[in-house]
Amino acid sequence: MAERAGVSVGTVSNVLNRPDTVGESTRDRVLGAIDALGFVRNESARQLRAGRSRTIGLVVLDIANPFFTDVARGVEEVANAQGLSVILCNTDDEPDKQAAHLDALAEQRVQGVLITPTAEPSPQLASLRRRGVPVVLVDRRAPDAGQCSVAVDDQLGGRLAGEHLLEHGHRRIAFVGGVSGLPQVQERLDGVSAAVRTVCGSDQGLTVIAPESLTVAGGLEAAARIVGIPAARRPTAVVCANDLMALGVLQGMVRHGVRVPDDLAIVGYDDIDFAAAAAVPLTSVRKPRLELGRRATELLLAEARGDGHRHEQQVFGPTLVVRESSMVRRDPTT
Amino acid sequence: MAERAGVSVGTVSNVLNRPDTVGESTRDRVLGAIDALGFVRNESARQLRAGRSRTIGLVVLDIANPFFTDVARGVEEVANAQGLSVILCNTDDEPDKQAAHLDALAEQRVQGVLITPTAEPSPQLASLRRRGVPVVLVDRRAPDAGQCSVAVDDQLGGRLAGEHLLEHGHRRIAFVGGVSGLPQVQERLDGVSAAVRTVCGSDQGLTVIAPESLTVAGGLEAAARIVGIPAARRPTAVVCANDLMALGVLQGMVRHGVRVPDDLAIVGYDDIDFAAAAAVPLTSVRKPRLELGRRATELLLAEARGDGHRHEQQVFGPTLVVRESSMVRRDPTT
DNA sequence: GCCGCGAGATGAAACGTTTCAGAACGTGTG
DNA sequence: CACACGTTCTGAAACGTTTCATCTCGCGGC
Repeated sequence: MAERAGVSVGTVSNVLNRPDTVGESTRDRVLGAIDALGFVRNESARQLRAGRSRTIGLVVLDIANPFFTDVARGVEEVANAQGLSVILCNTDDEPDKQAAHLDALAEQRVQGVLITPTAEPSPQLASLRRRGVPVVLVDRRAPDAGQCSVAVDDQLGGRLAGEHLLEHGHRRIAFVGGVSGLPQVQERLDGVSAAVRTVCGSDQGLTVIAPESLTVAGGLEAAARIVGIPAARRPTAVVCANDLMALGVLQGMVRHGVRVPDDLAIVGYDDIDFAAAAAVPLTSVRKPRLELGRRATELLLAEARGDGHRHEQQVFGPTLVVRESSMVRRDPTT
Repeated sequence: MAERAGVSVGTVSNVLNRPDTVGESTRDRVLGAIDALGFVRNESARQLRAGRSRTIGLVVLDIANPFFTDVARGVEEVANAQGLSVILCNTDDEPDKQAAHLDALAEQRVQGVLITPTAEPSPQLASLRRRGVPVVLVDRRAPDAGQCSVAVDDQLGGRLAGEHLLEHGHRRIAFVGGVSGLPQVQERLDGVSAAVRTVCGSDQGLTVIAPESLTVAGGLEAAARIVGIPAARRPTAVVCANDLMALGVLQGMVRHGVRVPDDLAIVGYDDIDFAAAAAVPLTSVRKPRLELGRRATELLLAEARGDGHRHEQQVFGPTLVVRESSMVRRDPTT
């Protein structure tokens, strides 16, 4: 940098980082030069010297899913407060994209990575951990005690949804979602299944529908299949593995002239903002989305700081938010 | 890096960047060492040496708005194909957040910035341009020929929405959105207004409602205000400045027992996926969201490359997608 | 045997910061 | 006056890469 302030580079650095250690007149002179020249500190050089960057990576399954954008808000809030930037990476649940993003994050020497991993195990992720980069799993329980995770008790969430429908007299229930083999989805199904078995003795009344993707389109696909079931055996209620699919199912039902909730009750999962905004407001299992992001980031930063950090698997409790889409009482015998 | 391959650092660099210039046996030895040691190239050092990073910044008004996540997908697609990473920044339409993000991007020496700026002019943005960083405006027309922009003809979009409603017999129309003073919003209003004036001679029949924010909550607020208007003067149709608000209005109407589209027709803007998925599918003005992101990135990269780049203000044409929320014909005399 | 040539490898400079040992200087103390 | 001390600033090293001029070596041609 042009030392137009007539001062050494070390002093400039001090002005920027430890202003109190430099004399007042020098400081003013340097600050003056800085904005006369439009000087902007070079972050690459800082990072090189420091050995790590001032960024963290956030890797999500689907940036178009409002659940993840809300998590991202929580993450950004905490990270920005510490002067860190967030690099947001979208994988679309494709292992290749995830691998590419993780490689890029490793090269950038991020302070840590928050990730909702794809179903398949990732060598890149393992290698990150091996080289000591903090990794926190988001919306997914850590398989071992060797790392932090922030999740929601999805089994409980599934059970809440199931019990709610059972209490309202439903005895034929469909669970929508599952193909991708994500643990989150499986646990939700387990919860519903447990509830059904408790009340009915068996889970005969539970149908599982696994559309191609966990999106609105997947929900539409599921709706078509449900409508195809003969009325006598058709479920009277569905639990969806996320709200996107629930909205798809809802839309599909409207198209087919099936009334919601009268002919079919629907319960979603995540309680994204659009769930309440749907024209038939959606009953959904709420997860503390912002809080999930915030807490994950706190754990990540604690681990990055290092001082005696102990891994923590935090589990939040979901709550059921009842809205119109499930507000109907049925006679269990029909 | 540990020269366990018994070779100079320059050679390692060549193996990584110009493999053909190095002897086969040496290359194998180096590659072997690389993965024996788990070597990962340090991006900061690369960037420092190169004088710029391999990233671009994308700065959006509201990450929770699916319109922007779709744009982001388009951006990522093009950027990743060139080996560039995207840093996604959310401003919530707050100038301070935007300023902080732009400062961070400048320090990171991004190759360029894609931005949908807040309403107020930003000194940080001006300074970026002054120091030669390419900036492309997204979803907003450049005020002068000095920079690239990728936008949609919002005046036309507004007119399409207005004409559609007028053709269906609506004569009292409300426009929802506006407080933030965003040019995009203003142009949409202008379009609606022009259509109304053409048909009715004046825009007396047009009411403007400006909620606090351009979100679902803002739509709910607008709905409450509309319902408060005495039935004789109440609009029979609304055009919303974006789909988020349209969904809010829809939800508010359902709550108040107002039928859509029978009592109130609704037209949204952006045509986000949720618009079609709403239980009363939303008529909306479609913008080519992915294409907007892609094209903006192409322009940015062309400018960054430099070779005789000429600034370009690209304008896409919007199209009206008619769905149920406006499918009703009214007698203009009532 | 000498020269030139090309392929392949080397070594050092440069990028812009931070850090730290120490220089310079003024001031108070014995 | 000599000395210690504190404050303020300097200078140089170090971070890990890329780049480029240069060196080495083997080989073919004369």
